[in-house]
Amino acid sequence: MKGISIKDIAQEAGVSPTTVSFVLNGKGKEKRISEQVSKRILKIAGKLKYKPNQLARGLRTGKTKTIGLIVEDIANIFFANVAKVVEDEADKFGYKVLFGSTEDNEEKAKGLLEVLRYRQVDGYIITPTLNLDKEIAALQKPVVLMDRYFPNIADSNYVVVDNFQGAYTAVSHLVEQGYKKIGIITTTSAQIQMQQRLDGFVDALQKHDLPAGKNVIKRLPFDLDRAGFIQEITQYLQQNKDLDALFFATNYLGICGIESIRSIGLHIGTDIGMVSFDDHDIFRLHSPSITCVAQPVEEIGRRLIHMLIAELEHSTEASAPQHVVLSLELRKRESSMPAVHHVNA
Amino acid sequence: MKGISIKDIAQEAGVSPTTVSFVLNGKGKEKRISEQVSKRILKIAGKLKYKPNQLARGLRTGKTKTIGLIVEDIANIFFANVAKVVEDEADKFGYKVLFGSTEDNEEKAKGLLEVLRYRQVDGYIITPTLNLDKEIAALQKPVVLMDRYFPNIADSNYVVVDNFQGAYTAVSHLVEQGYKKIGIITTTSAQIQMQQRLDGFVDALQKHDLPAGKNVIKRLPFDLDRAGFIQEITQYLQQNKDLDALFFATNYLGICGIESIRSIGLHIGTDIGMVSFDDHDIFRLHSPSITCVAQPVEEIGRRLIHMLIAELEHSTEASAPQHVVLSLELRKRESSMPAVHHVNA
DNA sequence: CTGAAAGCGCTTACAG
DNA sequence: CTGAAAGCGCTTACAG
Repeated sequence: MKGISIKDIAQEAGVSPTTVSFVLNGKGKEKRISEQVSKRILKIAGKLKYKPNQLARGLRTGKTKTIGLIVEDIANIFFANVAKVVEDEADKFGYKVLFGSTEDNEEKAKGLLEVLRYRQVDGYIITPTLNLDKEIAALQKPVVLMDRYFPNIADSNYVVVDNFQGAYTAVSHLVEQGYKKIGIITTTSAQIQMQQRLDGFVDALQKHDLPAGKNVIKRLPFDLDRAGFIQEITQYLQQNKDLDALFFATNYLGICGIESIRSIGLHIGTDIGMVSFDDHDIFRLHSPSITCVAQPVEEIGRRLIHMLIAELEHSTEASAPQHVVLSLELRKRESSMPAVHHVNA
Repeated sequence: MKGISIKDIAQEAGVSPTTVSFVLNGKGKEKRISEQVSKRILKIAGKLKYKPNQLARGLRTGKTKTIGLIVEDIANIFFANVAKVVEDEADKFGYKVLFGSTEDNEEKAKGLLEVLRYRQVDGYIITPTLNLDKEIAALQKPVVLMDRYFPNIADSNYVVVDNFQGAYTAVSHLVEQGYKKIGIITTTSAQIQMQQRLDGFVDALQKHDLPAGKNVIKRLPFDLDRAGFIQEITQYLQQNKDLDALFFATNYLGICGIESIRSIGLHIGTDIGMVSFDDHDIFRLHSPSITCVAQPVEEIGRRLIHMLIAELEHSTEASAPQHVVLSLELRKRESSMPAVHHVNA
């Protein structure tokens, strides 16, 4: 059960634990340990398969080489993909990832933060919920926000996408395809990323002199379940038969939207155009395939970890807050092609 | 930066760190600390927002309250869902989860195991790769395997599904629906779960006196990429035009299969029946929807964590190895209905 | 009823 | 060139 420690090596090598520690931490040269002793220690450590106890090291140095990753929902494909990249990249720098899902629930998020804090993680990557700003500010360790941020807090690091541009691009695309009465399905969430998507939608309509009034905007409570979303969207569609296209503010809404549209017998693309924010396997494979503005998942993950590591490795002077805003990519598919009649597989 | 410690509380309360530790660990009564002192300590701890340093505690007690979760791929929806449940359930017992993806690569898996080991995790939930048995046996801590196990190693705990039954059910369903020439698309993986799915397939055909020869079995290298799978499946279909139904041994293969079938202009369900192992959002939403045998994801996650916690909490005597084999549920959808012509949305 | 002391396994300033 | 010692923040056997 008990692992082998630095003492065991010291004993076998006939030197002190200090010397062993120096050699094993690559400070042999610097501390001018003789070649001979160094080699002997390394050999014994290898033979004994010595693995330093990270707990002891962490207690002493204050560094655990662990980062806390807080996402909205690890079972959501977007967050799962980001988590994968974060894990991979963190590994390259010798960091491990402790994760948790908030379900966008403030209390869950606060609990998570507390647990990670007293586990002494070195830094955090956080998808914040509403009203989490104070808790995050109190963290005393490097933090990088993702997916959303607090617009009124100047000094936070974040990696987000250009939600406004994404929505604007999506809606402009629908306009160019000839759709004229475009609605948005979004949530009541007051969070910045949702607000920006709505702004992008409205702005695109106005730029193209299309109606952007109240009745083309449908906000759903974000805590509905799948059936609830489908029901609400279906109802909205039935009450607004003049709509000829819809922009869905999240892929989750888009997926529910597919079911809603289908349930009332409309054909996507021909009867009603559709673009969703955020890609999903379903959108690519669906017949007809669904146009979307896709988030650069790989790059988001990479940027997050690199930004955090940079903070971690030279956190001596507080560097200026880093902001990365990535563009989304329009992926044109059949759901926004009114002219093309789709052949079913 | 420095957190507040037991010493700070001791000082403010005018008692020793020992007393503080006793009280904070709920051993006040047992150690017969006076009510008065206990209350004072608790009040001060609350005021100072004391959080025990888990590193120090772990170093002393040997317990980190952390479990290592090794999956094949956290970005795969099945594993992401299991991870979510594991995280949630672990949390209820005060455990946090450190995770990693193997990509089914032996070397990556070994690296992961090593890292988790020297981070002193209390126990492991592992989706093993091939040849990982020795490393796992050497772990010295409770382990529960998932998704697959080592048939030649008797004393391991695991939670798996009944792969044979699942495949058997899927194929029998196709037979009952009237399909007569059924093929399987699987991988060359030698792992137990894939072997059992193939066995279930063959057995079902034989029971129904249908041909189960070589040419209804297509094994693909499991390290192909998406395009490679699609190409291989397409080719196989073109060379075996007499097939009237396919059983896909994983949802990933099934998804590629949809694209392959579509690419050669066949209609799923009517031209060629289809059932996949393991559900996926795409299968539910696809037109036509895809029949599958679904894994009980929630229950898998719950069982895993409960089995591990049970080992953890009374690991004094080595209890008998626990084996849980869960059944899969046949979800009948349009892809296995030859008679019903599907109306496209 | 309470406390001094040892020890978990490291790292590092200090001394020689 | 090398080592003794302190200390990170806890827990717990032991003593009184």
